[in-house]
Amino acid sequence: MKNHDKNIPLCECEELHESVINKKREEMPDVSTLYTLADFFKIFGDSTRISILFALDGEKMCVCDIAAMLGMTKSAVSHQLKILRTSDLVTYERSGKNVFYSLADEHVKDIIEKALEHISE
Amino acid sequence: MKNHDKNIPLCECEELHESVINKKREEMPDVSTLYTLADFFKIFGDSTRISILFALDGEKMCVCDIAAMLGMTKSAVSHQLKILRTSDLVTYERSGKNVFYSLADEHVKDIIEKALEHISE
DNA sequence: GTTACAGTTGAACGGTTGTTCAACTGTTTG
DNA sequence: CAAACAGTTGAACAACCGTTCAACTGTAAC
Repeated sequence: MKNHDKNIPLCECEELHESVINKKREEMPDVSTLYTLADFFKIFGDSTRISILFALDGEKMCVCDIAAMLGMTKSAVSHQLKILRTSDLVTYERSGKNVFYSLADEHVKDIIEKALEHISE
Repeated sequence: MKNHDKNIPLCECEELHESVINKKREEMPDVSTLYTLADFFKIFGDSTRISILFALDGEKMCVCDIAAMLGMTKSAVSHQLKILRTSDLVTYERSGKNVFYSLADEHVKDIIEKALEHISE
């Protein structure tokens, strides 16, 4: 939680603004939704995790292959995979000594596609 | 930039994995795109900024109204607005003593909509 | 059992980031 | 001009986060 509901003085604009605030207050998603939303985007806000998601697009990969491909240690990759696992963005299955990860949700690709559209303008 | 291209030993799996790595290497977006993408998502990864974007959806608002609505100081809001401005997600126009902010891009709503769909499952 | 490799985990370190505070600019009003 | 309010800005602080390191588990092969 953040510092909402402190002693913030209302601004002394005309009454018009007051009504805009009240209208918006009703339309806004509730606070917990906003936090969930921010937490969701936070996961994509790291180049390592984005890279992993691209790597897993349409292809199962084991940890050491992902690490080799990104030029990172297995440990660093594993830490990030844990975050992606906890967020239900990837699933895994063990096969011998290897653990193969894959995308859990095709939904995720849509979001990244939209963002790619946006930044290439 | 992160710690790519260090001395990460290739894993000693069968040749199969090696070819997967090479295939993926070609399909992946280039590194700078991945960073731009991550930076873009980073902006949405904060509940204050997400709240501001919702507040500005379909409505111009001045800084002190946004602050009052969120229960935050004008300074904190202004700092976040600067980030949104720099990322071209919002525009502003001065009107007397007030500065009214509005969404710069309808594209952004699509992305948030997609994310909302995802988290409500 | 032991060796070797894949993967995980927790602590620690350094860098990043959001809010606060105080000082500032810009505009309107008297 | 001065006073009042809207907004901005930079430094400072605390909290957060990603990588590293070392120690660990799990599986396969000898």
